[in-house]
Amino acid sequence: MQSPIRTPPTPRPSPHAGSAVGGASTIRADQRLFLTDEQLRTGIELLFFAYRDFTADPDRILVDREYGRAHHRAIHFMRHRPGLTVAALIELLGVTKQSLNRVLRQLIADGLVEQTVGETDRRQRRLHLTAAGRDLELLLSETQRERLRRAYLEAGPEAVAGFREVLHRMMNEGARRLLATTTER
Amino acid sequence: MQSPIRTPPTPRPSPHAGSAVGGASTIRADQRLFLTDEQLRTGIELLFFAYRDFTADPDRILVDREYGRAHHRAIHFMRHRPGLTVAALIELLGVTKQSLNRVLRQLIADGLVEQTVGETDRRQRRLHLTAAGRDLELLLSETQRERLRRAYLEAGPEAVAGFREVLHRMMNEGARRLLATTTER
DNA sequence: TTTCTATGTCAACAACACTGACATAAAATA
DNA sequence: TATTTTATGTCAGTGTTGTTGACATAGAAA
Repeated sequence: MQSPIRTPPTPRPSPHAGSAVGGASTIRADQRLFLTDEQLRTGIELLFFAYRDFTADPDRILVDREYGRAHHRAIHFMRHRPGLTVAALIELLGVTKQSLNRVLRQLIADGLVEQTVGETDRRQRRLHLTAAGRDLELLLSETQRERLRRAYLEAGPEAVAGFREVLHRMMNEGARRLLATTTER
Repeated sequence: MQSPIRTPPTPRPSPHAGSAVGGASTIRADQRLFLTDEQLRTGIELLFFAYRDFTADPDRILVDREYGRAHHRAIHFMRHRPGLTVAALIELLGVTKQSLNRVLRQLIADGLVEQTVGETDRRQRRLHLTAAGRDLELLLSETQRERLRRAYLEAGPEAVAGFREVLHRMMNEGARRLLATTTER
């Protein structure tokens, strides 16, 4: 667990960080400023624009192939959680099995995904990427990693920590749990 | 591609995240750790889950009415940039005029949006929310503001500054320009 | 043996994006 | 003034991705 109150670390050189220098009242004011409706509104818009551009890169690549964003998401999770079950993938993606199935059927038919029967429970189908599947996943995600890498590098480790912190706290409990089970944060 | 190195427990946003205590080599190592492929991957997933939950709140409200996310986006920008032209809204949303038009027609028919003829250029249609339109926008965005407010409050102003910083650097130049013209950051 | 679970599939439908084509009024320009 | 360009609206068709509902099968569990 984490303490809900962050200790203000060294002020990062950021266009948004207000100068915390001044009398006690100034500090008090600064502590509230980041919660104004105006700040929240620009936060909403930052999320909108950043996420849009972030997903646009792989989308462009997928246009040529006959795949879409749903395929990317599916193979993303298969890459990093090899052998996961269909049910687990459905939960991660937050879609119905019918919706996933359409995507999965294509990926299997095209030889990007393989299924193996569960060892203990033979009803389960465990999902794995083939070499071709991994290739495509890498190609797609590299565009996103590159964008993120650049942003991280420019913003610096302090900012990145805050970025992750806020995103983490934005998620629902369910998503946080899902992330925790497959990721050591 | 993927570095086989296991990322040691991520430099978690800890209270001492910024404390530059330690030898020079320690600092050097810390500076790189946040750029590992593993860190980038979890960043991608954080974005996915956070954005999904973030948009789910208004979506739930919209289900009852006969509107969708596209309507929310449109009235969001109309609320904060009253009088903007159709072309400007198209550019902000990044959709075609045909796509926007379908949404806009409904909103106007339902009395949530009004158009006025441009003063200098009478070809333009300037868009405004009616009182009812503002009501709906407030209802929808309040769920998002509330989520963001809580996350901001828990994470603290430093983290929020980093959050905004990284998002800002993730955007394309175009989006950054768009945001700048209508927002004093 | 009966029931539940994990998965797959068909069909229908809705939201939201796209392209392409065409129309109108008003501004801009030759 | 005549012509062209611009801002907007609209029709028609299409694709991706999501939904619900119904039904089937194999295997686990009771």
